[in-house]
Amino acid sequence: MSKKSVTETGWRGSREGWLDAAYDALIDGGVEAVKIMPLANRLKLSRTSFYWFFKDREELLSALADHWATRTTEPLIAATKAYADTEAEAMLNVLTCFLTPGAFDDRLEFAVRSWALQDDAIMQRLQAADVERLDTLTQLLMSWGHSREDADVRARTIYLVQIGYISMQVREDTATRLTRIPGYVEIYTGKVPQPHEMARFCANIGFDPDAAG
Amino acid sequence: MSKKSVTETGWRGSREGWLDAAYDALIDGGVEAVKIMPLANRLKLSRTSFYWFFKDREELLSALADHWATRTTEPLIAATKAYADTEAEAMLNVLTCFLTPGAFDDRLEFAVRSWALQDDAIMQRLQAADVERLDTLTQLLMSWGHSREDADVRARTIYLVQIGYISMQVREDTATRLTRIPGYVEIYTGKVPQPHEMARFCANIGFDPDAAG
DNA sequence: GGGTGAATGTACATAGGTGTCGAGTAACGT
DNA sequence: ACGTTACTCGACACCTATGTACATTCACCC
Repeated sequence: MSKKSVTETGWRGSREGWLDAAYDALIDGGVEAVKIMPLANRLKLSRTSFYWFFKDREELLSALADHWATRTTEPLIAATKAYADTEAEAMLNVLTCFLTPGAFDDRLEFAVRSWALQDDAIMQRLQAADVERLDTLTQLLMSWGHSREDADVRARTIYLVQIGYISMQVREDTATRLTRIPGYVEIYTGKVPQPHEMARFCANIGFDPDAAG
Repeated sequence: MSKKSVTETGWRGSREGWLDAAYDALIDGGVEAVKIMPLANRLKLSRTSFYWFFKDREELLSALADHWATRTTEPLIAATKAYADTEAEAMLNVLTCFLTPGAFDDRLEFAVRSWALQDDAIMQRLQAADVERLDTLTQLLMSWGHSREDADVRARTIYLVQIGYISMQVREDTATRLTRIPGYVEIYTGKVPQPHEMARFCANIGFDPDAAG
């Protein structure tokens, strides 16, 4: 998504092309913006060409929903399984996933949450994803010695803060957001991240604290 | 909203009636569900009657947006100003607002957040509301002795958890949710709520812990 | 019980969306 | 260069929505 299709053919349209355009429409206008006619205009293609690549609009939406899973739940699960020496570092791994553009796709996540309001099938998938993500976080915390109850409340806090953040649709710059990270880590885990842990975190998200103000 | 209009006339339709129906449609289908034709069907009224009460669909949507402010931001601000003996109690006042059906209207809040995706004017109002709400919470925490920075991170955590909760669109029963409250209060404020404070909290939200399992 | 205005309904004009069919055209392999 | 396949497009049929103009009817007050 949002990159050119790998197999360059001489044809103007492609499944990928329509999917890309649909993705763009979805993240900045919601499902209702994913309409074949407007997409065709944007692509400078006849709208009926669409039907060569997709059976109907439903199939396009379903492809978008699949894409959503790979761009949100999957990276998060991966982040909880990443190597860490300390609990603070483990938590920073999770935050890295949320903060790195290209890892957890937050705009897509929000668009899908809104979509769920009008579509029961999406709602089902969404709630399953919420359970799965919360479980993984709870497991992570328990593996660092938290009791089941404590891990549960903390996992919820971490996850809900992130979902809340996404729902606020704020686009803060990395530097601003970074200043709050140590505070969050402490609230989430009860442990303060060490300077060298923060340094690695900054490196991971591709941020140079010396370069910025 | 969602209650009969006070001034009962002999007429079938009314501004209130259309507004109620629009509200229902909004909270369970998003803005896109707020369409005059479907509302008319639901009300068993000719769709053109609508135009006697409202200039056009825009005016209806604008009325819904106004309603949103009074059903969300206003109760929250009020809750932060309620009397409290301790910080834990002050926090419970805020949580009461979020938990009491009829105080902070969370389904409406979510619908409006989704709406903002397709409408810049709504986005503006929403972000202004976010700032106002976060400010109030920060002030509350500072009045209980937290530093500006600490109050800021904590206010965000409280608010974001709530927005996240709303965005998850979970409908947990009160008992389940209640078990997590002391944990949240501790994470938010660093202080554990006393039994008598929890007792008052339960009373305020109209929950009898002895009656439930 | 009849007039008046508030509320409702019918008919029309317009706009934008979906999906199908069949004819046309560009790209590619041989 | 030529046929085949992959793709594109225009025309058609249909649906759902909005909003206007005008006729009608109902509720209420005297």
